[in-house]
Amino acid sequence: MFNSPACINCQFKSSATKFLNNDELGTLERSCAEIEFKKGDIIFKQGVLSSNIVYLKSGIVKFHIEEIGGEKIVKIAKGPIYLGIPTTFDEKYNRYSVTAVDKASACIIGIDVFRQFVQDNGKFAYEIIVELCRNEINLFGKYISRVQKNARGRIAEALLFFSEEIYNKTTFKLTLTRNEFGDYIDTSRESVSRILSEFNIDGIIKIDGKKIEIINKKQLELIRKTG
DNA sequence: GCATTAACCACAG
DNA sequence: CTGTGGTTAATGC
Repeated sequence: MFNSPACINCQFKSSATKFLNNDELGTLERSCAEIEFKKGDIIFKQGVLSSNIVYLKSGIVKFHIEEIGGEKIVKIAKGPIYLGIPTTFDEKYNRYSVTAVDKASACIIGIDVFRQFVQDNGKFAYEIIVELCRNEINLFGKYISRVQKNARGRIAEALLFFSEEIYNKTTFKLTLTRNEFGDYIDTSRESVSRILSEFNIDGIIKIDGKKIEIINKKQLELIRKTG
């Protein structure tokens, strides 16, 4: 399970890590462990002590929060991406969980080393800030769509997101259950089922179990906009 | 009022 | 875990 990674030769270097010099890469290498995750494995959990930054090299993950109203999926993302910056930098306990939705490979980095890079290496820090800014802007968009779009619009948006930003294909196998899909776009699993089969009947998408093919992208974009 | 939307419940593959 | 039907509550003409 554990590998000693060779950070210098890493194919998945983050835009920040590209600015580390060889000394710093050596430091990173000594503090870093690489771990493989299977679908469904928890990468880190809400409520437990956080002492590492996790860098997802490859794979797809969900960020989720357990609330009184149930489970909410706050974000779905694929590597390469940092997973734990907001919940590790200035928080004692994880404020959210991250779970692998598919096979994933991640490096666990000690917070002290990461913090040292941010303090000592301005270019590294700059890239981290850029990533955090992008995330915040994306969340603004998600928030708007959640409060002002109906369920059909949100499902259309999610399908386009999966196709364009996660799988980069028009046909993809969605590893989320219908229930998780509902948790993600803030609706019930029944509504997800119903709307997906409605899109299927209308010839906008083609469903074969977990496999989804986008047939009429234009129509889906229209529903995303007007829904 | 009437239509639309979506949640909740129940039941069946 | 999913899909579908019935029911109900809220919201907007």
